[in-house]
Parts: sequence; structure tokens; C-alpha cells
Amino acid sequence: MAVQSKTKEKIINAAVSLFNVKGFNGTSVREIATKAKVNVANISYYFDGKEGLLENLVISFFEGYIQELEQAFQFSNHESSKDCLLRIIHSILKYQHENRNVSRLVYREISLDTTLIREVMTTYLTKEKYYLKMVLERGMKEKEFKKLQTSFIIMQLKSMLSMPYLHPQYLTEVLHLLPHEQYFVSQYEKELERWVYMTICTSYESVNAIRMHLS
Amino acid sequence: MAVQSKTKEKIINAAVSLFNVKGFNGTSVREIATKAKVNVANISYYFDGKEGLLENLVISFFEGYIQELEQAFQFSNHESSKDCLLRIIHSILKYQHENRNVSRLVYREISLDTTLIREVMTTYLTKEKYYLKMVLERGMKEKEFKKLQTSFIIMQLKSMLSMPYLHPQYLTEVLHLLPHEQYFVSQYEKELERWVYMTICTSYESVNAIRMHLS
Amino acid sequence: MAVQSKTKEKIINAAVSLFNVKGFNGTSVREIATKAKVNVANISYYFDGKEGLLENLVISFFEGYIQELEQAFQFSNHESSKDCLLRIIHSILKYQHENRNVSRLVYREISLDTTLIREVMTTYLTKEKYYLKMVLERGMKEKEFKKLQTSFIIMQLKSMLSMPYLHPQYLTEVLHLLPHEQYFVSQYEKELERWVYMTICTSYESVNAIRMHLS
Amino acid sequence: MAVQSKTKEKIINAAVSLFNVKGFNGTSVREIATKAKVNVANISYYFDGKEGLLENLVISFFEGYIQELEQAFQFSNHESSKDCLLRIIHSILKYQHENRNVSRLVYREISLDTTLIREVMTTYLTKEKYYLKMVLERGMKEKEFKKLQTSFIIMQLKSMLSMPYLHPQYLTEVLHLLPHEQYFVSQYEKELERWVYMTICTSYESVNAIRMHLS
DNA sequence: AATGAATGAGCCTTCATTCAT
DNA sequence: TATGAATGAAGGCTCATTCAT
Repeated sequence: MAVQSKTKEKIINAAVSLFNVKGFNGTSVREIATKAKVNVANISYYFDGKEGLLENLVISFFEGYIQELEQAFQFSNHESSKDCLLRIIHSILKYQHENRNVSRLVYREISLDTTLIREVMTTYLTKEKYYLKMVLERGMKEKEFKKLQTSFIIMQLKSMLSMPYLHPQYLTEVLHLLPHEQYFVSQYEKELERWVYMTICTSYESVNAIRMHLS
Repeated sequence: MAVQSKTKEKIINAAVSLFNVKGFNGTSVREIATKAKVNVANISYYFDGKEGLLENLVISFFEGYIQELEQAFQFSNHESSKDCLLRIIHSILKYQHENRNVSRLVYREISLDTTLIREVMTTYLTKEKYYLKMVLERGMKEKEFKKLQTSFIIMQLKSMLSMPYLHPQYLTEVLHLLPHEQYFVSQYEKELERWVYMTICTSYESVNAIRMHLS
Repeated sequence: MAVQSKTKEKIINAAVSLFNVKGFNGTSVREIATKAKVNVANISYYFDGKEGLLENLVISFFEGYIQELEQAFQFSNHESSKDCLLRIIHSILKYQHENRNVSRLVYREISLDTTLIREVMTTYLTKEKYYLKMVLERGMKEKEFKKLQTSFIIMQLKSMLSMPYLHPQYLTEVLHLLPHEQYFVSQYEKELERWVYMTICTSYESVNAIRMHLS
Repeated sequence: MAVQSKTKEKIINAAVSLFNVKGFNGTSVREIATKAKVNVANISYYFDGKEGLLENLVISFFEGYIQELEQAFQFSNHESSKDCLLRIIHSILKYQHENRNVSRLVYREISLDTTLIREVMTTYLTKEKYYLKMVLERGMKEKEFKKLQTSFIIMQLKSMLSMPYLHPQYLTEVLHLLPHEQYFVSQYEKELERWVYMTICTSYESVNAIRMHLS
């Protein structure tokens, strides 16, 4: 991320924006080079091929993602699990928003069945699952959270976190929302908070929470 | 769907399964033809090219989808909005499960920025939104549902409905769930019901619902 | 030419018009069939393939051409060679005009190097040359015509006869002539007559001819 | 024409010779590449496709053609129109002979109905017509030439100039002439001169000319 | 006599990559 | 570091033809 050749950076930017619109396989290296105003051969030179370029993007995205997650996860013993979970959600939303273009392409390419993806799964996403599970189980143990199947909770959480990046056009053109605006992100975070209070937190607390939330 | 040439059907099946694994752009017509044990030229002959094949898949998927949705939407005046919403969710989950392979590729390809997709948006998904909004607003008017922004509710609902088809590998390999099993679908439907009770229905009812649900 | 199936005729008409615009190799049998509103397979059925269709056109064109030529060539001993030559020219122009679409494509396809063309050369065009040579040599022998190299005369004559069919667009769009109009044909025939008088007929006669012509 | 990559040149040479024998549409890029001992992709690389290759050939042919024509057209006020016209004819014959292979294919392809051809018409051939008309009209004004319709004169001239390239096989195999030999070109030029004297120049002069010519 | 399905061969173009410079 | 030429492989598509009906 630090100091890297202007060329390398230009390629990355061009690639990300093209992959988002036309997908990885639908984009040619020549298009990328043209958009980046760079010679085609540089893509092979710097990234060892088109595949390598994608790998670079995906890996460095997840590297930062996990780092962010780990930071958010560090909680003191006195902190409630709920607060920790909310902080994690906040961090992820923030990270995704800051890297919104890469987020989008990563979430799509991850739906394919390639070697790269399988590797990502077994490293980064397993790690992510580990942290989420930790928080959830701690919360359950301390009766803060309802006794629920963590898998299903994680599934729902993940689906909501990735939604704005998987279907930005749907949000824009059908629901008339503006997923790229900071305002949207804040709103959406509140929705997720509500979801945490309502569906995860133990019922009594949740009822109170609703009152607080609505007041 | 009715009676169609063996060849046409074979092409569709091969295409769906390949598109799922390698994506539309990552799949060649020759691969499809080989897998379908059919001559390549038939793809152009029957679908007017590879693009047309995708279009055919997407459109016939949504045609059935909307039909299912419309059926589920027909509610008597005495029925509660909640029951209607639950029936809609059930129908969608059922339809998606029955067409799970097409569902998967449709949800992925829909994340690209093509003419086809934009057309689908403005016809099928706008229609879908219309129905969902109707139910939600009726429920709100009759105090059955909380006063919430329909856009955000729809967004969450859609994200959860599409999740199992967008990231099946994640479910399988990270969460160790089996999204293709009927059992999973039933379980997941309960989760969505819970989500309806908890986050949409008015709080009093929801509290009762939880009791019922947990009992 | 007599009674033949409607289908066969429709194919021929469509083919001729398409070959003229896009050339033989630039036209597909499917285009022909579509234009003729006939099933593609009929082309193979009736003409034994696309090649056979061309062959049919070329051969039947030249069959009629030679027949016309032979008729025009029959001259009584008392007739002047000049009159015979002029009648031949008239016949050819008439035949070409009546079959103007086929003429055009035949003259173009004849510029290629195929087996069909080579066969046509050695039969029809050699025959044509024979007749022209006969007339010319008779005329020379009788001092009606100047002593000239028949090859070059034939060459010039042929070039002028075929011109309107080889470059109709040039005539239309650059010279603003109307090669398809009967009026043009008459005018052009007069030009050729003038050419006969001026460049072939013995000089004294030619001078008189000019006077007559101009008066 | 100047310095250009070996590959580019090899492609052009191969293309010209193949187009001549089998026509543009009858020749495949692979054939060209094979004959040129070059990779197929280079055709698209250098000429932007097969169509572009033809365009390149046609345009650079006419570019040189017009240049030659313009040079020949520059006449001093003291020079007779006849001499100017003869010089133009000489230049064209020379240019065509020097580029005999391209000439042939250009004259044939020009008989098709494509966008390229229509463009060529309206630029180069209109220009050519302009120059020819200038000379002819000047000659007529000064009573050097007979009062004739320029269109028809141009038509005859053009037909004779292009003949050897449109039907070389006819000349070779039927008339037993050798259009590619320098000797033929000289002979043919004399024929055209004769044509100029006989059919264009005013009669008195023409009679003298014939005497000179025959002596 | 005429058709629609199906084929195998071939079309032109574009691909990602390499390599000498 | 960066380039333009050149490549072999593969891309999607269209071709003329065949065949059972």
C-alpha cells in the first residue's frame, strides 16, 4: 500500500473500476491498460498476469478487512458483548465504505468457484467467522444474547453487510437509495443496530432498546 | 418450460451449471455445447447467441418468480398482513429452491452493469418492490407492523432471501451449512419468520411471538 | 426457362439481386432463402448447392448470349460487314439490357479465377471471339474495315459493351447517367456505332459517316 | 509506401495476390497469414481487420492514382489539349501497370456496393472525372476536340483503361494477349492514342493523324 | 416438393502473454 | 522501468449442407 510505482497504482484503479462494471472475466487487460493509460505489458510485468491482478486486489482487501476486524474485536472484560458486536459492525461498514469499489468486486468474484476464492475462504473468512462466533457465544453465555444458532446469525449478518455492494444498482434504481453516500451508511448502520437489539439481544433488553430507539 | 426440443433443454441445463461455477463470461459456448453433448451452432440457432441464452435464463426465471409472487400476494381482506408477508417469503424461498441453480446465476449476473440487467431491474424488480411495499404499508396502516422505512425493510429482506444463492460456498465451507438441502430451507424460513416477528411486527405482538416461538 | 417451379424461380431472382450487391462470396444461402421466402434446403435441393446456383446463372446467361449472337451473325452475302457488326452490337446490347441483373454479376464473377470461369472462357467466350473475328476479317478483306489487329479491336469492343454492367455505380453516381434506362441504351448504342465508323471503318467512309451522323 | 514494418508489407503482398485470384470475400485471413508467413492476429493488429486491409489497399491505390493524374494534368497554356489528354492516358496506363495487381483487385471490388466503395466514388473518382472533364472541355472550346458529351467519352475511356485489369484471363486465354508484358502496354497505349485521334479530335486532324499513324 | 433441426468446418476477431529493445 | 511488435490459443459466430419427415 505504501510507496509503489505510479504505473502499478494506475493499473489497480483502472482494473477495479472496470471489474465492477463488466466483471473480471468480462474485462480485458487491454481495456485496463487503455483506461490506465499504461502499456499492456505492464500488467504482466507488475502482477504476473491478469489473474495475479485480481489476486492482489482480493488479498489486500481481505488483509485490511481482517486487520480492522481484529482491532474491533479487542474488548475489555467489562465491556458488553453487544457493544463489541456493534463496534465490529461499525468497523466493517466503515472499511467497506472506504473501499467501496473493491468491496463490490470482491463480493461478486467471491461467488465464483475458483482456486483463489477457495483459498480466501479457508483463510480470511474462516478467521472472520471465528471472531464473530466468539462474540456471539460470549454474549449467549452471559445471557446478553438469545440462545440462537450462530451459523444462522452470522449468515444474516453477512448478508446484510454485503447487500449494498452486491446490488448497488438495485438500491439505486429500484429502491432509490444512495449506497455511496455517507448518509446512507449511517442510516444503514442504525438498521443493523436495530437488528442486533431485536433479533439477537435477549427479549427484555430488546423491548427497552426499542423504547430507547424510538424515543 | 412446456414442451421444447431436447437440444434446447440440454443446452439450458449445461449452461446453468457452467455459469454457476465459472460465471457467464468465464464460460465458452464450446464448453456448454460439449457438456450438453450438442453442436455449438445450436446455441446460436436456438438462442441467437450466448447473450441470448443468458437473457432467456434470466427472463424465464423472473417470469416465474413474479408469477409466484403475484399468487402469494392475493390476500383476502380478513387475512393479516403478516400472514401475507410470510406467505410471500415462503413462496419465494420455495421458488428459489426449486430453481436453485438458475437462482444462483441470476443473482450473480444481476450484479453486473449490462443492458439486460437494467431492463430486468425496471420491469421485474420494480414490480416485486411494488408488491412488497403494498403488504408492508397495509400492515403499517393497520398497526400490525411498526412504522419503518419500507426501503430498508425490503433491502434487508432481499439480502436475506438471496444470501444462500450468492454465497453457497461460504455457507458450505465456512459455516458448514447445507443450503441445497430441504432441511436447510425450512430452517432458514423459520429464521426469516423470526425476523418478521422481531423487527417488523409491532413490539407487543413480537414479544408474544417470541414466547410462542421459543416455547 | 420454360415451366419451372415457383420456388426455383424465386431463388434465382433473390440470388441475382443479392449477388449483384454483395458478390457471390459475400452472399449466404440463408440470405438468399430469406429474400426468396423459401426454405434454405431448397437451394441445395434444386441447384445442388450454392456453387451450382451460380453455375446455373452463368451458363444459362451465356447460353442465351451465344444464341443471340449466332442469330445476329447470320448474314447474307450481299450485306456489308459493317451492318453485320452493328447488328451484333445491337443484339448484345439488347440481350444484356434485358438480362441486366445477370449481366452485371456474370461480368464480375468472370473476373475471378475459378474452374467454372475457366470453363466458360473456353466454351462461350472462345465462340464469341470466333464470330467477332469472322466479321472483322471479312470486313478487312473487303476493305470495308481498316487493317487492324482483331484482338485489340475485340478487346475494345468488349470493354465498352461490358462497361455499364461492371461499373453501374460509377455511371450513376459520378457521371450521373442512368444505365438502366432504355434511353441510355439507345444513346450508348449510337456511341458504339460512332466508334465503329471512326475507328474500324476505312477512313474515307468514316469521314462520310461522320457527316451523315452529324447531319 | 515509405518505410513500414516487414510484417505489414508481407501481409499486403499476400493479400493482393490472393484477393486477385479468389476475390476479397473468397479469401480468408488465415490464408493471407499463411501465405505471408505471419501470425493471423497481425492482420487485425495492423489493419484493424480484414475490411481495413482492403480499405488500406484501395485508398492507397487511389491516393497514388490521383497524384499521378494531377501531375499529368498540369499543362502549360501553349500545350494542346490533345497532348495533355495523351499524357494523362500515358500516366494512368503506367501507374496501373506498375501497380497491376492492386489495379486488378481495386477494379473488381469497386463493382460491389459497399460503404467503402461509395466513399471512394465520391472522393477519388469524382476528382478524376473533374480533371478529365477539364481537359475535354478545354479541347472542345478550342475546336481541337469534337463537340461530344463528356460523360460518354469518359465512360469509353475508363472502360478501355480498366479492361486489361478486369479481364486479364480473357485477354490471356481467349485473345492470347499478354497484358502483363510491357510490350502489351505500349501497344495498347497506341490503340488508345488512335482512339483519341479518331473519335475525339476534330475530323480534319484525325484524318491526318491516321495517315501519320499508318505511315 | 418442401421443411426445420442439426452438424462440422470454417469464419474473423480478440485474448493474455512474451520478448527484444 | 516501460514499450510496441508479434504470437498461439481461444473466443463467438456463421457457413453450406444433410437428413428425417
